[in-house]
Amino acid sequence: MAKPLFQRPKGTADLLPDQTSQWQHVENVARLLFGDYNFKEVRTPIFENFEVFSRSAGDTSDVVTKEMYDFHDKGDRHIALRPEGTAGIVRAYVENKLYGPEFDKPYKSFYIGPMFRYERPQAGRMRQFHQIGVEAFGSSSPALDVEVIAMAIDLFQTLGLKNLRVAINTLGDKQSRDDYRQALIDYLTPHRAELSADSQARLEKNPLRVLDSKDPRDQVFVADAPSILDYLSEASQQHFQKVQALLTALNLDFEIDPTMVRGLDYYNDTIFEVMTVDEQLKGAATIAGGGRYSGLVSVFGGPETAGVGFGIGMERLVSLLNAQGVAPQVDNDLDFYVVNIGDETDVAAMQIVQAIRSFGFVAERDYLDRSAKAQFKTADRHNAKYVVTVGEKELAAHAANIKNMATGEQQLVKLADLYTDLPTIIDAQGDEQ
RNA sequence: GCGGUAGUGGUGAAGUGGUUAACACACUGGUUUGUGGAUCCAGCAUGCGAGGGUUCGAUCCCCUUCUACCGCCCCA
Repeated sequence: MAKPLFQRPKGTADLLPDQTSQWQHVENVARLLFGDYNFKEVRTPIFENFEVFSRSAGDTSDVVTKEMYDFHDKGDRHIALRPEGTAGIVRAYVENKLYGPEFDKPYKSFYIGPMFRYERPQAGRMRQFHQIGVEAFGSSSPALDVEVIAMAIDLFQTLGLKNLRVAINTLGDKQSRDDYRQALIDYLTPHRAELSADSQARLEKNPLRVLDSKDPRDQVFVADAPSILDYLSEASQQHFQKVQALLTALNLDFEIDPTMVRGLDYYNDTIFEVMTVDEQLKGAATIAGGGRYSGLVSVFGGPETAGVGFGIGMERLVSLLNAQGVAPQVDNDLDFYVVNIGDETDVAAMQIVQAIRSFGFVAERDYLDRSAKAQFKTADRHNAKYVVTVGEKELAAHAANIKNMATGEQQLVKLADLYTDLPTIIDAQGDEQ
């Protein structure tokens, strides 16, 4: 028995037809729906200059410090496979001067494609994974936050998902965040020694992350920690209020989670996540996450420009679709199967399948010189509606047998007629039933 | 990066330190010469993730390694 010479790289997957049909379904629905919201697709490179990601995500973020899939190319350029979609889109936005007056504001874009993070694969987590994401630039209106959130929910509902939880929070503007950060440090520092080792480190680098800790030792303190909501500037507070009012006006259910933090450092003001409450998938419960980022465009050298967006994890979304039993049924059925008997009929069989396909039917034939019985079995296994049989006899008569597999009825049809009138012929056969 | 569990044919799997590695599904062929189901018959792993070692002998014991799954961290 031959062993495979190669296996796929760790944390990658081969998507076979059963899966690709599901993925295509999700992608098609997303493209259609985002189109309704007037978002347009943008495709950026799968790899970028390392700094594109390190600058945007934040030097202390896990994504940059330990999950970057990076390397030096033959020109000694430091390259990284994109770990998320926003940075590349922002880079493209600036590089292509999409902030220019000739473009609509907000500039609304979406993307679909692979992302890469170098980490241990586990449930809902791959080294190469895929995201559907959207980004909108040039407006700080809360209405745009809400439109983006609503669009994500709309997509999930259109796909048939249920039992989703939408959590929102605000990180405030720069001033709010700095104030809160200090308050948090003041609050946690006296308890420093009692925190988990991880959180002690977080306290130094990024105290907000402590809020996100699942360690019971930390959660004791998180429960009574000061809330970001009490440190919001007037503007941030109003923004957040407006977001809530608009969500409510759209009848969208949401809850405020003041301890929610995002993994990338560039967020401010509104952030949100869409999670499943499904117990089985709790290791990968978050299927979408996003929010506002106001400083990013200028980090990339563009004008001060507001941005808002989200990313959806394809793998998680598809597995949730399957878990909830709402993944589309794959149709592998054939319309026609062409059975041919004897070497002489090979050419005719080829011409017949091609003719059938030209009418738009799904048609298959045998390529292995198998017996008529075996060919019929295959036709049956694929639920072929009709079987066209050509043997020596039919060939001599310039004809072929068309058998309706449901009724078992069979009729001899001139090839000339089959080539020109196949749909009429089978319609007529249907009428006779 | 750390921890846990596992790795037998196309699939699901049973199994033992010692002649031919169960069983089932799938697949292929046959069951009177060119027609689908069912039945019945036959075929289908010189090999038990890989590499070492122990042993007279290892799929079963030991070591290493790879991979998968799950958890931590973090996230989509």
